[in-house]
Amino acid sequence: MRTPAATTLTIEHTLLGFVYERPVHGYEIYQRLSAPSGLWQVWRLKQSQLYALLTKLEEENYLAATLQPQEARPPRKIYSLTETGHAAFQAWLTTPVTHGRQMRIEFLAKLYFAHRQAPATVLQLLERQTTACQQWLDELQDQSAAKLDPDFFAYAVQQFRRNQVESFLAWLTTCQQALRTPTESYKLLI
Amino acid sequence: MRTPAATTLTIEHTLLGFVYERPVHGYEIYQRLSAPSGLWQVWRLKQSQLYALLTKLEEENYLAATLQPQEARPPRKIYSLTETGHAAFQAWLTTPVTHGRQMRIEFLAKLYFAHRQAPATVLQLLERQTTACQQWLDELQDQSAAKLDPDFFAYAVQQFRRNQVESFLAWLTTCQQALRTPTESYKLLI
DNA sequence: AGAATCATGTAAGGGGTTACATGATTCG
DNA sequence: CGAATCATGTAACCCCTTACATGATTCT
Repeated sequence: MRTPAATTLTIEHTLLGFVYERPVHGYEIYQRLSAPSGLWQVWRLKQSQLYALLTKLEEENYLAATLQPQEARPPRKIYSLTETGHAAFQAWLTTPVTHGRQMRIEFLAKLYFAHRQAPATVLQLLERQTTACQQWLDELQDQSAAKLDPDFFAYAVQQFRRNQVESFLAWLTTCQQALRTPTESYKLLI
Repeated sequence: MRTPAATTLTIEHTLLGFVYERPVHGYEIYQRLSAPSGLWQVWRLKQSQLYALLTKLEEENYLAATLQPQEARPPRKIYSLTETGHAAFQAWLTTPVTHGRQMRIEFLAKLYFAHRQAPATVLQLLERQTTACQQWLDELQDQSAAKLDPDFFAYAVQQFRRNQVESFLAWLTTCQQALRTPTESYKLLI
């Protein structure tokens, strides 16, 4: 039984963001990934995996490619978004992540592209993620109410999770404030 | 070029903890993993992976196995710790994790076994991890001082990491307090 | 002429997951 | 008698990483 290529939003939809602004070839994406202040700070991937993912996204009809011959080098494969790809990226960009472990890489990647699109997009994303995190807190509350397990380990695990979610919420607020009071906030960090 | 089977402490050393207390067979480990208040709360692994890891740990000379025949069932493979295994487990148990992403599973696993060994072991582990986390904070400080990047994304990433580490520190303190004032703290959660 | 860069990949290997296989036992 | 449990695994597959391959170009 195979998973039927479900339309799940996964981390590789991130790459569509590079093609969203204008058509690009693989190596250019690699350079933009690796640029200072670039996405590599959060998501590091090797060239080979990048090419593999682009090929996969093309096969899955999110990307369309045209070959651009060069005089003395291998031809560039210029990728552009299909309609499917465009829709998938917008969906990915505006959907909050559903698990804490996705914050570290995937949510930060969303933030990266949302910030390049428009201030409204970032703020909306931050709000939606805040709502999602508050829901996680509620679920944790329910679990601990259901368990009533006076065991140190169970207690520590509960506290760890609650603590994590609360720290996400605090950080989301920090981000919102930074967007309201630009430039200044960043310098306070140092 | 292959990685020369370095003596890195990895997540699978967790399993040695089940054998540490007394010799056990694979299925018993599986049951203990799955027990309420058990380690499955932080580390879920399938039966097949469990057996694979046990085989690997045996090959790497951390575990020794003896077959215990049963009348009408397949013989049990009783694992016990070798000297290497004993030392490796103690080293694993008393060493803090080195990256934030290891807190969620690996550090909680250490906590699980440290708590079964002795109160002193847990407290020592908590202290060492606290020191390690404070060092992470210092390194983040250095990085942000070196960068001076007044970019929203870079700022958000920095803040996210700092925030994460600070939340770990707060949680470590919570655990220490819970150990000092047992039973009571757990009920406050509810 | 030699080194680094451009731009694309393939191959091999490790690790995990899902599903399947085996063969007897106890429980209802 | 049929279902669930005990106790062990194997096989196939996917994903990622490391390393290697190619062939031309610009820089020194």
